[in-house]
Amino acid sequence: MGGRDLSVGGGAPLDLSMMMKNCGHDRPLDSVFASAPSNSFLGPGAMVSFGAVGRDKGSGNSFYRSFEMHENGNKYLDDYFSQPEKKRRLSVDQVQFLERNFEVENKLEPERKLQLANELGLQPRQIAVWFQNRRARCKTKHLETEYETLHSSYTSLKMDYDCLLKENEKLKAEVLHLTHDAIAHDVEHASSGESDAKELSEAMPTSANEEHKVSKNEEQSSTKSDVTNEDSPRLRHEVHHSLFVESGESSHDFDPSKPVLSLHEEGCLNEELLQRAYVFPKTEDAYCHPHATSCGYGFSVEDHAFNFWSY
DNA sequence: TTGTGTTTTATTGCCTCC
DNA sequence: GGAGGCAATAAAACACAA
Repeated sequence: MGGRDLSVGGGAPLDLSMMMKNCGHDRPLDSVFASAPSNSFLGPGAMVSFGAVGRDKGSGNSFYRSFEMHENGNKYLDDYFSQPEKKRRLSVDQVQFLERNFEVENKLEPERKLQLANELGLQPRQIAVWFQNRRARCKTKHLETEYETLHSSYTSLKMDYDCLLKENEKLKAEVLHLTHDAIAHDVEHASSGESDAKELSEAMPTSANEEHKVSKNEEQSSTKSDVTNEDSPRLRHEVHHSLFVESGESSHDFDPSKPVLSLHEEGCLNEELLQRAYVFPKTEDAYCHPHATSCGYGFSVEDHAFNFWSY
């Protein structure tokens, strides 16, 4: 034991069970202890420590003083004090009393400590230790509750997250399916004749400075040109782009740097036409979305519905 | 009865505050 | 430097299943 430990000892350890048998008591000195203090808290289980008085020198304990006054010289007392330290639990009453005090204030002023020690017939050090351990238990309990709260919160968020994940996958699949349908539909139309391509070509601007002109055209007949409806290659490209490029996801079967392959490879539309298609300006008529951006076509980057997460 | 896990009491060492 | 708090730990007491 260290510097604080001023336990009484030095003698040869005694066999308590032997003492019990000799004394006729379950606990050799309990009967003596129980009658010693003047308070009602010292039950048979009251713990008496013979060490750990280093911090409470001179703080005195009525029980001990009383005990020493009346029983000093007793053989059993000498034997009991010379045995190695033995832990004994506090009685239920003592613990309840301490609990009530702990609820009032979980810290212990020296005066209060002495008062409690006197009332319970314990050493002030024992009171201090009890409060210290009680604070530790309290802290552990608090941490456990905090953990449970955080854990349930996490579980709830995780469930929401999983639901959104599924929803996201579902929507992605749906968009992909619709995009493929649209491409197929476009191929069909493109192969039906050059007249359509011509018409398309006329409807499309060749550069950004033609925006105004096109916008005008669109104002006049926004429904006439099929490049302004949802079947347009450009729209499909942008949808695809917004799906696979803006999300940071690699496009496995679609290269955004190239035009729509099926149209291009089949030669149904000339390259110029396709190139023009990519500089085709957005118009509100065509895409009608308050969040339309230069690259989003209604699918704002901030729009979580289309801002696909990469996991 | 015994082995094992949990709770309670107590100690030790370090740290902070006055 | 002493007092007191705290974390880590030891060890006794206790609970309980096999």
